[in-house]
Amino acid sequence: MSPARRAAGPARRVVPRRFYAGDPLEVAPALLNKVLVGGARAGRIVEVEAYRGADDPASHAYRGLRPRNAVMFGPPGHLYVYFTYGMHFCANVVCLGEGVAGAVLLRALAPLDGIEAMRAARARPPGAPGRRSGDGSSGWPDRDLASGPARLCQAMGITGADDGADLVSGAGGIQLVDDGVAPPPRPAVSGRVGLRVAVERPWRWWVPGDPNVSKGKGLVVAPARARR
DNA sequence: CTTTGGATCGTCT
DNA sequence: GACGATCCAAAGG
Repeated sequence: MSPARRAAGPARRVVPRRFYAGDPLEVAPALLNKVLVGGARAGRIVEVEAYRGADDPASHAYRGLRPRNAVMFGPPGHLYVYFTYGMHFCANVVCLGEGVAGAVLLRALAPLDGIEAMRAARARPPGAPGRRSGDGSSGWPDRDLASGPARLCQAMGITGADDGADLVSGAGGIQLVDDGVAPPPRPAVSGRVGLRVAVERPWRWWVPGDPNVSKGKGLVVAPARARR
C-alpha cells in the first residue's frame, strides 16, 4: 500500500458479490459491523432494515418495476438511493438476483474515518437555530452524524447521483468492506421504522448498545421475557 | 422528557 | 391531490 495507507486498524477486504445474492432477511443482519467506505469517509454499519419485493407491502418494489426502483430489480451488490420527503436521500444495498427485488436500508453508521468531512457535511450554518453557542462545534455530537438513513447519506455525501453504484467494484467511489469485525451474534430486533403497513414484521436489526443507532422506534416484536 | 407540525418534491392515484 | 423507508425545532409537561 502507499504511504497514504491507513495508520491503524486491520486490513479491509472488499465484500464479494456473492454475499449480496441471498435473501434480504439473511443479508441484513450479516451487514452489521461491515464498513461503508466513500472517498476519505468511512463508517461501520450499526443499524439496517430488510425490504423485499412483491410480498412486502412496505417495499418500494411492491407495485412492480418503475424508473425509481429499477436498481432494486438489478444485480446484487449495488446501491439503491432514493429521494423522499422532498429533501432527503436514503441508501440501500441491493440483494437477490437480477429481476428479483430485494434490498437492505442502511439506517445508521458509527463514524470511523473522515469524521471532519462528515461534520462539515452535516453542519448547519453559523448562527442557524440549534447550533451550539460557545465552542466551535458545527452542531452535532459525533454519535448523531449518521444516526438515521437520511443523516447517513448526508454524512457520507450520498445523493441520487449514486443510485446504482457498484459496491463491489467501487467504480462509483463507494465500496463495502469487511475489516474483520463479525456481526453481533445476537443483534437487537424490532419492526421497521416509519411505515404504515407491515410494521409488525421483525425486519430491523441493530448492534445492541451502540450509541450511533437512530432514535427511530420500531414496533417491539420480541419483548424481553421475564427470567426467573 | 414527549409531542407536534413544517419543510419540500417526486411519484402514484 | 395526497403522501412518503425523515429530520429538525419549537412547544408542552
